[in-house]
Formats: sequence, structure tokens, C-alpha cells
Amino acid sequence: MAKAYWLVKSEPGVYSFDQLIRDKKTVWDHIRNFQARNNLRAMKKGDQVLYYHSQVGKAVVGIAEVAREAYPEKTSDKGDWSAVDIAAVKALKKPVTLDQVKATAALQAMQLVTHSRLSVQSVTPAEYAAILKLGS
DNA sequence: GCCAACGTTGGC
DNA sequence: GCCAACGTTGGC
Repeated sequence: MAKAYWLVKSEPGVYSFDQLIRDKKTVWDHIRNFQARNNLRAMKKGDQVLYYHSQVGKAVVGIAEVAREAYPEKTSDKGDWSAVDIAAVKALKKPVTLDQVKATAALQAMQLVTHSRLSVQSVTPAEYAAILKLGS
């Protein structure tokens, strides 16, 4: 099956891509939004994940991949939530800013633009390729 | 720091 | 099952 593409958001003050590089991989948990959770559960091992810095930077800064598919989040005291593990792949040579995304015709339909608050988004192969091109 | 957008919750 | 109120997120 072909790889799927995703985008996750994090505030760099909380957990930056640099930190992920240092850690090699991390647990992606504390997702408290149904749509985001459903996306998490759709992830397959090896899927590529764009890493976006929200609030500070507002740019796609690196690439990660799914290291472990969704499993129940043990740390949640209530509710039915999931976590995945993601591993750092590499940083983009140049961060792709939100402004650039908005200025690129091929990326107008990205959920980053249309659903800016969603913290785990799906990305089409064409969008993924366009981001990589802008970031290289 | 403010405010708009949006998802979730809870009362009816 | 609808809808108003509330909380959270994220861009500016």
C-alpha cells in the first residue's frame, strides 16, 4: 500500500522539531480532538509526517515518519484517546512558512489553510511534494 | 494580548 | 436532537 502523508502541529516552545531530532523519536499523545484522533488512527507505520511549528515560526520545519501505529493512550485518565510514535527523518533545508503555503496555488486546499486549528491533518501526495520542493 | 473560528458540552 | 454557552487554538 502506498504511503500516506500527514501533518502534525506543535508549538516549538512545548516540543520543537529540534527536540525531536535530539530524541530521535517521541510519543505523539495528548491529542484531545476527535478529528485529530481519527487521523492518528489512520496512520500506518512508515507514513511520512510533516512537522509544523505553530504560533512561533508558523512553518513546516521538518519531516518525520510514523514509527508505531496508534495504540491506546495510557496516560489519559478518561476518554478514548490514542497515541502514535513518530521518528525524526530530517529537517527541511528551508522552513516552508504559512505565508508561502498561502501564496502557492497548489497548496490553497491544504487543511493547514482551511482548517488551521486541526492539530493532526492529512496531506495529499501532491501537497507533500510541493512542500518538499519549497523546502529544498 | 486580543479576537475570531471552531469543536465540544450540557441544558432543554 | 437542537442550540446556546463555553473553552481552546492559533493567526495577527
